[in-house]
Amino acid sequence: MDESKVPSRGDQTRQALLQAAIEIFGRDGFHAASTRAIATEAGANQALIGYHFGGKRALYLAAFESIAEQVGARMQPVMASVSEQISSLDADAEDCIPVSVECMLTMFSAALDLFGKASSSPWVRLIMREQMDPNQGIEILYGGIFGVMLNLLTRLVALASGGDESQEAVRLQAIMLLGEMLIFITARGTLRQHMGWEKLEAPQLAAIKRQIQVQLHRYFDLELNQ
Amino acid sequence: MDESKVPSRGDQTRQALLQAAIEIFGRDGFHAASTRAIATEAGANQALIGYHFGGKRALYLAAFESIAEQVGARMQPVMASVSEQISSLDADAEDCIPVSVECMLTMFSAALDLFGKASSSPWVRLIMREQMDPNQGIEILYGGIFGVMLNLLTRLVALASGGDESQEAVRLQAIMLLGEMLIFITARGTLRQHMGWEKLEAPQLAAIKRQIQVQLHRYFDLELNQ
DNA sequence: GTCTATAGTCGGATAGAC
DNA sequence: GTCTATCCGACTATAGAC
Repeated sequence: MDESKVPSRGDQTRQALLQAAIEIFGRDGFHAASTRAIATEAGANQALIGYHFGGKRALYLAAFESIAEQVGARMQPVMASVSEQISSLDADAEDCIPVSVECMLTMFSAALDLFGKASSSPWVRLIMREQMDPNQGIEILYGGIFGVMLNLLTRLVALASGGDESQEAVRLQAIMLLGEMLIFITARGTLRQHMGWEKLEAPQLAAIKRQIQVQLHRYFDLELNQ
Repeated sequence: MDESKVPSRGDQTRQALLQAAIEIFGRDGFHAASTRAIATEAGANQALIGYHFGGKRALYLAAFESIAEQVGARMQPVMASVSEQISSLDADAEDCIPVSVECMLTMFSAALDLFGKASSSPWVRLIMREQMDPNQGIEILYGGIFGVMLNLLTRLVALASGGDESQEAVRLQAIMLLGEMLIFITARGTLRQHMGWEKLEAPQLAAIKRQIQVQLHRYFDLELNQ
C-alpha cells in the first residue's frame, strides 16, 4: 500500500508471490494452480501464502487488484484524453467524423498495444480466463475499464454516424467494433493458424491497426489519406 | 457411432455422461470439475466414467468430439450451399459483390442461430474456455468447422473486395468480420449490460443480423435495399 | 517473517460383487 | 453394464520451532 519506503523483506516476498500468482493462475487456472507451484515460482515458502494473504483464494483476488491497478494506469490517460477531445466536439462540426474516427483508432491502438504485445505479459491470460467465470468478483475490471471503453466507443460511433448514443443500431455497432478488435486478443490460436503468425508483436500489431483503420474509414465514408 | 438402433442402456448412459460433461466442464473448467459432479448430473454412477470412456481426460475429449459432430451437422449444409454458390461465381461478374455479401450474411445468420440458442450455451462456454489452453487437443474443432468457416469467409471477402484470398489485408478483414459476430456469442454479459437485453432470442438475433447487414453493405459499398 | 512437518480433505481410479 | 467400497496421491491450511 505504501511505496515510499525501501521494500522490506516481507514486502519483497509479498511482491514475488503476487507476480508468481499472476503467472501460474493465468497459465493453469485457479483450481489447477497449486500454492506449492506458486511458492516455488516465487522462490518462497508455501506457508507464506497463508501468512501474507490468508489463503489461496485471497491471493487470487489480490492478484486481480494488482492487475486492475496496472491496466488502469495504462488505459485511463488515453480514455481521459479521448473524453476531453470529444467533449469539445460539435456534432454538426465539419471535422466531427474524422476526429471521432481518429479517437476510435487511438483507443484501439492503446488497447492492442496493452493487451496484444503483452502476450508476454501473463495477466492478459488471467483476465481472459476470468472472463467466463461469472461467479468471480472481477467486475473490478468489467465495471471498470471495459465498461468505460465501450461507453466511450458508443459515443464515438454516435458522433461519427450522426446518430444518438441511445439508438439500438449505434450501440450494436459499438459492440461490433469492439469485437473486431477483441478477437485479435482472445483468439490467438486462430490468428496464428490463419495468418501464419508465430508472434503478436510490433509488425503484426501494425498490420492489424492498419486494417482496422481501413475498415473504419470505409465504414464512415472517409478518404484514406495515410 | 451407430444411430440406426434403439439406444441400449449403455448408450443412454454414455450420452447422459457426455451431456453432463459438457455442462459441468463448461461451467467449472477441467480441473475444478469433478467426475463425481458429472456423474451426479448425469444420474449415473461415478465408476461408469472409467468404464465408458477410460477416465476423466478421455471423457473431456469425447465431449469435444460430440460438440464437433453436432455443430458440423448444423453448419455443413449451409457451408456446402455457400461453397457451391461461389464456385460458379466469376470475380468479374457484375453481381459478384452482392452475392458474396449475401453469402456472408447467410453464414453469420446460421452461426448466430446455432450458437445464440440457449440450448447451445453450454457448448459455447466449453469452447471458449478451451480457447485459451494451448495444450489441449481442440484442433478437433479448429481443424474442423471453425477452420472451414474462416476459410470460406476469407474467400468471400476476397470476392467482395476484389482482392486475393492470400492477401494479408483480406485475411485480417475476414478475422475482423468473424470477431464482429463472435462477440455477440462470447460476451453475453457485456451484451446484456450494454443493450439491456435479458435474453438472446429471435428479436435480438434479428437486430444483430440487421446491423451486420448494414455494416457489410456500407463496407462493401452496396445500396441498402431491404 | 520464515521454515518444517503434518493434519485433514478431496478426487480419480479401480477391484470385485451383482 | 452397473454398483459399492476403497485405495492412494495431491492439495490447502496450520501448528509450532526458529
